[in-house]
Amino acid sequence: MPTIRDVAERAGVSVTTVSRVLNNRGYISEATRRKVYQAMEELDYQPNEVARSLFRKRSNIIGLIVPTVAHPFFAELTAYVEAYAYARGYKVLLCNSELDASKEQEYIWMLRRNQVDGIIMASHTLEVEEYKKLSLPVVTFDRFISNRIPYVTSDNYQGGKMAVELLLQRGCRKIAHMCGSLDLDMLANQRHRAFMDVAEERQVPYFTVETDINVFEMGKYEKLLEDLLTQEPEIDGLFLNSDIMAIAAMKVCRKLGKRIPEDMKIIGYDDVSLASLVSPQITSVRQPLAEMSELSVKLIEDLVEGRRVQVENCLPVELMERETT
Amino acid sequence: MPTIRDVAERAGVSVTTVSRVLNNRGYISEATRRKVYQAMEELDYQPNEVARSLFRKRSNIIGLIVPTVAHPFFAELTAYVEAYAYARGYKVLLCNSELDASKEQEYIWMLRRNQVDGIIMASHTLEVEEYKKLSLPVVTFDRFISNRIPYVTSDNYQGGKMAVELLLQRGCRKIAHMCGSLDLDMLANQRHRAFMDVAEERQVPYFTVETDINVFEMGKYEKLLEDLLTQEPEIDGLFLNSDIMAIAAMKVCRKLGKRIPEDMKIIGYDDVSLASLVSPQITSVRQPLAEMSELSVKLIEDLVEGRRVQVENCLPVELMERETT
DNA sequence: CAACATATGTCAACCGGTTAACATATGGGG
DNA sequence: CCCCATATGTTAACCGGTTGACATATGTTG
Repeated sequence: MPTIRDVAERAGVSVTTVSRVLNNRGYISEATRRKVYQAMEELDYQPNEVARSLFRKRSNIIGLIVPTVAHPFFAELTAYVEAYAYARGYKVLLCNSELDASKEQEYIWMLRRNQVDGIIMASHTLEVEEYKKLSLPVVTFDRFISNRIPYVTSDNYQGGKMAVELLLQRGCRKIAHMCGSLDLDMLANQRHRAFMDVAEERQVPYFTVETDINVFEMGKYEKLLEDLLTQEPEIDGLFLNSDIMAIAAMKVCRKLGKRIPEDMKIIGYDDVSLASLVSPQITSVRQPLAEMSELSVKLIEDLVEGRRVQVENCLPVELMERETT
Repeated sequence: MPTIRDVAERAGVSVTTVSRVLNNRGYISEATRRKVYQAMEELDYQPNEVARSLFRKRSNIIGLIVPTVAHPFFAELTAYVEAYAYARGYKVLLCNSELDASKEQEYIWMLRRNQVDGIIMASHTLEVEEYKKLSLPVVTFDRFISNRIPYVTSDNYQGGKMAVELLLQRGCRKIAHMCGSLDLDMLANQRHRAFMDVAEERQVPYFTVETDINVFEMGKYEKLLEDLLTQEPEIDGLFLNSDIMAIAAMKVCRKLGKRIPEDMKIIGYDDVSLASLVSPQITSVRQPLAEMSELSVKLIEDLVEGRRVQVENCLPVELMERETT
């Protein structure tokens, strides 16, 4: 690999001059600039970003921690984050926590050792305290840590509300909500809050199915739902906390001979592309993932630049009614 | 951020000694080791990996270039690559080429500037020549570049053969294959080779639908398939090059009132988790993604370590028969 | 002609580690 | 008592850029 010294020698100028060209600072004549660029070309030179990062104390790398990129929601999130990061000159170091606290912790340490400029946390397996300790810029996704750590979220309460109201409007008399663990104080729990509020207000009997501490296992979802629907065969409306869960629900209904949407209305969450791919297309509450991702990257950048940022960043959701309601 | 000097001072030893502890080299007494570790703990010290990378000329970062991680196949691939990389002490820098040649090229340059140890290329928008020029370790996914660049693939010919044979065995009389552009010399094209070979051998009429240069657009798939099936209503068997395409096919069939599998047999490819999630569950040719990913990481590692590696790494595929055939 | 903008060079320090070379000290084994 | 393994320190160079301080030279302008 050629170094800046090789370039300087080849172009017949000093190292300082090459650095000046590279960084566009100080006075440089067109002629010299051309000579330098030509030398770089000839040597196929590319500046060593590791050396630059060391000096600048800036790596232009963002660490992204997700539970697993194999999950469609996080895959889409990751794709968006990557796109915006790229557009702003950042690179993305991808970390899948696999919902394993120790892996997540190790990843956090690793990211710090590697001097990433900031971390976008979309996996939350650790105690809130652990996140508070972090000394580098962090933006969380859908979780409040402290009012020193900005977070990006969408209007979960409104999303839950719209979902239940749609179910009721479509005539459901007995409904259920399936969600992740409610022990963790995730913002997504507001969906359940809304679900209960509306159900109670309208005096509609309701059930809650809490999955274990964040599992993404299809089999588990199906089992839980099948148990629920056999025990409570009168349930005619399901609100699921993800589209994947909604697909599980559709499968179970098919198995139990319940027609969708005639016998059972189903509404998912996130509106991943999958939701409109399957048949019937899933009614879902859409989170503005693109905007949320863009905002996360922007927040990291603002933090790095030392700009003041808003702690709460809540974007609106949208109900996408399709064929399952 | 504390430095190694701060640690040395606090522990009352020299920088060299701290470095010795950190890297486990030379003689170190237990007492000193403890003192050093304690100082690190107290200072919350973590070695700066950027500085280390600079000196070692090793970043322990692998660049992964995929068309887009939002596509389930690449999302799963990415998840596996990440897991194996993590297990072996590597980090993953994620790059989505979005099938844009210039973005892919820029990413390659970026990865080089950032001194990644190697690149796993699962996106192939550039000319073969461009890849040959790369001076750093590269492993490609499903594409042959030259016999200096190892590649990981699965038995595409066999996969195509099994797919068509299953269709015929299930009684199809007129079949079609939908695939990406056949102009690029992708190894996946062997599936089409096999498709034609078998169809001709058995004298079954067949059709080919080539999508444009690698699009991942659902709408496009549906349009192409709908056109085909309205023009050739007698087609009763479809072999699709991905499970996403298979889902598009199912949608079109539903629209045209063709029952699956009675009126139309469908077989996808990859066996992403989606394939067994939707209803009816998709019959698909399974690529051993986990093994392929593991192998890719291992190959990069071997190349980095200067070990000899095999150029062709072809793993077996498996037919997963489900409900669409 | 003085003053200043433009253009380039030299030199050295710095970013935060790593390492080789060499010095020094201690304690145990033969 | 000598030799050697063990343990630690000192010093300096190095990885590949960046930057500030300062020197120098040329050309332009009022």
